[in-house]
Formats: sequence, C-alpha cells, structure tokens
Amino acid sequence: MARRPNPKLSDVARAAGVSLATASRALADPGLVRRETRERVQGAASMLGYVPHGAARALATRRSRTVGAVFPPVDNPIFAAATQALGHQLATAGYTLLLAAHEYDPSAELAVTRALLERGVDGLVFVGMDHDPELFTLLAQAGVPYDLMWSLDPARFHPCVGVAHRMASVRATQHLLELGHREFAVIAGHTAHNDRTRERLAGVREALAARSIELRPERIAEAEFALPQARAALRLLLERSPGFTALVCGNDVLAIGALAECASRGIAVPARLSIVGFDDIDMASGVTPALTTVRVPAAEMGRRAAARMLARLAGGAVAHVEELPAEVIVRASTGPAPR
Amino acid sequence: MARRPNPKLSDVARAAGVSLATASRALADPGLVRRETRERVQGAASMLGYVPHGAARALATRRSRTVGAVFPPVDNPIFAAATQALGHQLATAGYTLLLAAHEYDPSAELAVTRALLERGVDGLVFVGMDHDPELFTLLAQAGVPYDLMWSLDPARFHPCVGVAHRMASVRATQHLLELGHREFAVIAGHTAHNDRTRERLAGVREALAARSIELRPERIAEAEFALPQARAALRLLLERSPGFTALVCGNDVLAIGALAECASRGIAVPARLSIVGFDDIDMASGVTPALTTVRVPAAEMGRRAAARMLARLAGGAVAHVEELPAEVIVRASTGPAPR
DNA sequence: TTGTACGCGTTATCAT
DNA sequence: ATGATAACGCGTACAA
Repeated sequence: MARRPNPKLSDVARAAGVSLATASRALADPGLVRRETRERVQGAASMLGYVPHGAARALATRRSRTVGAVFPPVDNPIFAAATQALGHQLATAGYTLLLAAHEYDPSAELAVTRALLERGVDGLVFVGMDHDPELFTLLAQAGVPYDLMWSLDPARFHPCVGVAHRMASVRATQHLLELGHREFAVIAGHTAHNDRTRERLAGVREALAARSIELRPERIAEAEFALPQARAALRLLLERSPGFTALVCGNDVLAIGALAECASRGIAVPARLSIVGFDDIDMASGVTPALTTVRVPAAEMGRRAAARMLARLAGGAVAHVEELPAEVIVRASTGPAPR
Repeated sequence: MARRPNPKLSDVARAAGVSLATASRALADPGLVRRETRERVQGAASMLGYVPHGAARALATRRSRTVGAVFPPVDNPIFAAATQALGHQLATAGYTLLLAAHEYDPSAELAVTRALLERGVDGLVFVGMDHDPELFTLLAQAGVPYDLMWSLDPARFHPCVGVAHRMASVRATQHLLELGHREFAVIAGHTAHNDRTRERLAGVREALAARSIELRPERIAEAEFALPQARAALRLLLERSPGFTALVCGNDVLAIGALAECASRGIAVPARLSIVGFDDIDMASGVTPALTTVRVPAAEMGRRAAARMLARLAGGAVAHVEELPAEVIVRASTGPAPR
C-alpha cells in the first residue's frame, strides 16, 4: 500500500488555519496562544496523527533530549536494575536513554561514545573509574556533561555517584574477623579494566593487613560472574590451599556459586565456612539466610544518576561526588569451627 | 573556559580548501573523490576533531540509524542478555539501540513508543504478544518496521522471533509424566499482560490434560520473579495442597527460590520433589544439577532480532516468524517416591 | 496574539 | 571530480 509521508507541522498549521509559528507554539508552549487557536491546532494535530520530527527539532534547538549510557557488557545483568531505573526516571522527564554496550576494551568504549555523541546526546553516563584518558578529552571537547556510576572517584576529579566498594569490603571483612576468623579466601571478579572488583578485593586485603593477617595468593581466585565459574573457583581454592574458614565473594553470583559447590560437597554454610558477598543483582540475600551480604543499591543509583543529569541539563548544580550507602547485612554467620 | 562550538562540516571544507559538497562526499563515500582531496579532507576532519551532527544528517537522509527497543521492566534482568546482544549486533552495523522501558501498562507502552518514534527510530523491537491494538495502528501509520521478540505469534500475523513457550512447557511436563509423576504443582510468573508466563502455564495444563490429569487450582501459585516471592509461593502450595511430587516453575529465579525453600525444609531435590524451570537468565542450570531446565536462548534471540531488523532496513526480506529452539535439559530428576 | 523569514548542519540534485 | 544550491522539519527573533 502506498504510504503518505508523515504529516509535518506545516500540515497541521494549514489544517488549523494558522501559521507555522503559531502551530509550533500551540504545541510546544500552549500558554503563548489563545485558548481557541490552541485547541484548533491541537485538534488538527491529533486528527492528522502528527508526530514531531525529533531530528528537525534537535537541529533547531541544539538539544536532543536524550542521554547516553555506556555500559560494559560482561556483567550486564548486574546493571539491569540501574539501567531500568535510569531510563525510567529520564523518560518521566521527557528524556530517552540511548544505550551502548562495549566489550571490556577501552578503545571500543571510545568508539561507542563517539557514536553516542554523533547522535547528539545531551549527557552521558559511564560505569566505574577505568577509562581511556582520551575519553575525557573527547567529552570536554564535545562539552557534554557526564557522570560515572557505581564507584567514587578517589581523586574527586570526575563527577560520580556510587558506593565505596573498598570501605564496604573492609567492613564485611571486619565482621568476619570479629567472629574470630583468621583464615580467609577470596573469589573475586576479574580485576582487569574493572575498578569495582579491584576495590572489593583491596578492601579485604586492607582489613586483614590491619590485623597483620596475610591474604595468601593461592587463596585468591578470579572468576567470571557466572555460577559454573564460581564453583570451579571454589574447587580450585580448596585444592590449592584448603583450611580457610571464611570466604569473601566479590559478587552475589559468585557467592551463590560457591554456596552450590559447598552444598554438593557437604560443606555446611555458615557452620563450617562463612561466606559474604556483594549483592549486585540482589540474588544472594534472597536465596538463603546462610549468606552475609553487602547491599548494593543499584536501582537507587540509577535514579540518582538520572536526577543528577536532569538537574545539570536544567542548569542546576549537583554534588560532585555523591556517595550511596552499601550496608553489610548479616543474615547468618558463625565463627570458625574449633580445631 | 569559553568553549568554541563544535566544528561543522563547512569548517572542515574550508580547512581542506574544498567545497561543502566535496567534504561531505569525502567522508561519506570516499570512492567519489580523488585520493588526494579525500586525504586532505580526512586530515582536516581529524585535525579539527570533527564529529558529524546526527540530527542534521537524519533530517537530510530521513534515517536515523537507530533502532528502538521497548521492554517491560518487571523481569528486566531477564532481558539483559538479549538487550546486550541486540545492541552489540546493531552497533557493529553502525546502528545504535534506543532503550525504553515501561511499567506493565499497555498505555505506558504506547507513550514510550511514541517517544521513540519522535526520536526517529528506523525500526522497533517489542517483547511478547500482549500489546494494545492501537500500538500497531501507530506503527503502521509511522511506517516503521518492527519485530516481536521472545514469543511466536500463533496467528502468524506479526513478524516475530522467539521460542515456543507452550510446546517447551509441554515437553518438560511430559518428561515428568514419563518419570511417573502424577501430582503436579506450578509456580508461575504473573500472567497479567504477559503471554510468556501464560503460555508456559498453559503448556503444563495441556500436557496433563492429555493424560486426563487435572491441575488443581490450589496447586498453582503466581509469584513475582524474585527469590523471596518464589519461596513464599512454595510455602503457600505446601500449605494449601501438599502431596505433589513434581513442581514446574515458570522461570529460573522461581526454581532457585523453590529450591532454597526446599533446602531450608529438608525436602530433598530431586529425590522427593522434582523441579523443572525455564532458564531465563541462565541461573538454574548453573546453580545445581538438581534442576531440570528449559533452555531459553536469550542472547541468540537478541542477535537474531538484530539481524532481522538490519536485513529489513537494508531492503531485504526475512522470515515472518522465526522459531528458536528451547530445549529441555535434563540435569537430574527422579520419579516420585513410592507411597 | 499571530505571522514572516531565517538558521540549524547535512545530504542530494543539479551543473560545470 | 568538484562546486553551488535547494531541500529536510522545526524553533524563534523580529515585525506586525
């Protein structure tokens, strides 16, 4: 079937018997026109099924009412809640979220960012602190505001909203120390290009070092955020250096995987092994009371990021670094079994 | 600091000493200009840090190189893998994914779709079959191609790529029947505005009905896709109508929750209760060999959806309805315990 | 309150 | 192979 081209504003104007300018005003800022003309225009618009042409509008106003998000994909389900909250809040304010993922490769990140800038995004959101310096050159050059989510910039240079992974990790580890544990192991997420996993691991080290306890290299395993990999990591740890009574997992998926491995080996949790994990996707806290978790406020982070960006786009000021609480939630844990 | 406006194509042209038209061609279709001029233009472009203005281009070409995805948010982690695959494939072809979520509310879906159309998306992807009829009116009017993901249109009216939820559910149930189970219970995802959950539930009913086995209403519980809710659902079932030996869960999150509840009650799985679940986010298959799962090829679905859309945008034809396999993966299951 | 006319940055259609 | 110029659809000074 032959399709007529979509009606344009001039069609609406003609149908309403007004000029282009009046039609534009009637739809964009109804307060500027007489009630009667406004209604005629709005009537004509909905009669014709008029849909504004965003590109033309963007060209004229030099704003696109879109915000771009650049996310690493590997641990993508981790960002689902935050992405959703972000998009939802933006939509409420008439903005649309442009989503771009990249493999964990800084140059790819640059490329997708460039693509978003071409699309004319009004603002950008990134994850974490690990980025190609050139990225920030690009952003400055484009004059586009940005936020880094999830982490807090230690240098307080970049605007960001996130949690203090390291301190949360320290506190979780201290909890285990206070229970009397001295033999620790860690299953961490891969630390390459990922400051969140690095900081979480560093927190364990820091808390242990404060009590002069060493975290032996063979008691550390890195794993992908997936259940089979987590199970394999625990097997590796048990094989390489058994005898630990406390296990810190960089993530809820890792914690659940470890728990599953324990179950299949008859290792009682938390009686014989205490496990704590960061609850990135809110799985660990629900699956069992046997795990102690660090709550990561993902959805809230998305909402805050949206609010910050919207405020800034509206010309307002926002806190440069915004810290959200990551509480340690003790569901169950016991001290080490006596030798 | 005072920011100069971004360089435009005319700036590049001037710097290269060529006309606007030549500059445009040199960047867009390098084959059309002499090698030497092309290099002058490209040099000038990168010198100036030129970034094309997408809105202007979209206005001139009447294409945005953008595809929109409209997702329900409730079970959002479920779509993470598909979203990522979709976005990644599109990016590879120079397209960007515009993401919009909505509460499970058909009118909200219409609104966000309208927002995406205003942004000038070249194509749209939706989830499932449950949509406001007006949505399709809108799409037809806009002349924008679309695909429905996850499900298959029984009426074969809408273009879609997905799995046969009902048949997969039938096969999973048959598996349990063949083991000798006769007493079934179901924990389903909420069925309102969600054809996937409805079809999965219907599949159980269908398989049982074929053997003249009734699925009693008190043996059916609906729950949100979250662990605590799944546990509560199992408690409810056990309280309302104990005695079932097989449990079909509409989702891996539900299955894991049920498994956790079993663990805390000392119900052996699969020895005393066989559980099967759809593996939406690929959790169930990894956490334990105790569960039988139906594999949902989420990432592949995202890739296929992208491929279909790209082919169509390039003027090619694609299968109207594309079915992806959802295999039943038996990890472990046993027949019912003798009475 | 409404209308006229120009500009937004790019591509595409003509000439040359 | 290159250059001049007219769209593309909308917002907005400025004029009326």
